Amino acid sequence: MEGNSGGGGSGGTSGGTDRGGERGGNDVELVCKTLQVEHKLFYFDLKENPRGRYLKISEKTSATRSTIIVPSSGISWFLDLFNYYVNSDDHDLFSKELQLDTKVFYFDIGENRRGRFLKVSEASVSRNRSTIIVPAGSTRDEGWAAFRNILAEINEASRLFILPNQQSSEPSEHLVGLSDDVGAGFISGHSQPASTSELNVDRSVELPAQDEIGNMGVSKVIRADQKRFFFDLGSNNRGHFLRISEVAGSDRSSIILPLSGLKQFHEIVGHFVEITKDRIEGMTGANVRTVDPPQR
DNA sequence: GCGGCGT
Repeated sequence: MEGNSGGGGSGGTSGGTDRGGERGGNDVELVCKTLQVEHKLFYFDLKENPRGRYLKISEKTSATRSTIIVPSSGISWFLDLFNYYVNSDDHDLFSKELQLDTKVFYFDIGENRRGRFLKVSEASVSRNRSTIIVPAGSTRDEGWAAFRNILAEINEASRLFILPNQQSSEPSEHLVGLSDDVGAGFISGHSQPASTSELNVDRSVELPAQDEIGNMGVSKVIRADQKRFFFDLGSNNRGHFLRISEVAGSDRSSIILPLSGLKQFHEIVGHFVEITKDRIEGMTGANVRTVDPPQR
């Protein structure tokens, strides 16, 4: 039906002994999966080394092999993007860009007589762009859906692997550079209706544990001129964040700030407060009040 | 039994 997935074992499914100076030869394989879509074979290898964790996705055809490397912080973004392409109506699909660390991943839809496909290419400085192409499949985008399912499994597994590593008897060579900076975001490739711009930061459907607003913390609201700004703490499967919503009339837009960025955000705001001091004196926070968080 | 990408 929709492609086989297997090979979760430890036996070197994809080549096994990489002798020679292969990059990542010493990296630990945490998860290893394969997916067949039409006549292509995709390898998913979640690997870890002292610098952190990454997902290697290879596309193998009879004569071709190409690989992209996704930093671990990007796996859930990939999952979200594949959900987007699976769930959206056929011709509402936009190109997307995903910036992660120093890399940019481009997602583009294409179509030819073989059918529709999603081209995912990785661009990084001083390396050739590499691309994989995922067939949509004939019915219900089952190729993309199968790909999405693998990503979901790996995303889940990646989370579970953190604890086993730490309980292990090995004296922690663990996750030194694993900075799961959530500071990545989608950028619409093509222009998109402004009203749906919030879609870029919202997750797609059916991800687990969408406990949007925890009962953690207190919401606050600021009135400034005709606008109101809401500050809400929330969390999702990627961690905790501060949502700042601007409401003016019936328009609302939000930014989602991962808590990892909050301190710098605060410093920068403080900077601007400092340099505009003389202009905002006397406008103290008289109209700032605390409100209860939305109940759910 | 595919074949897209890009130079």
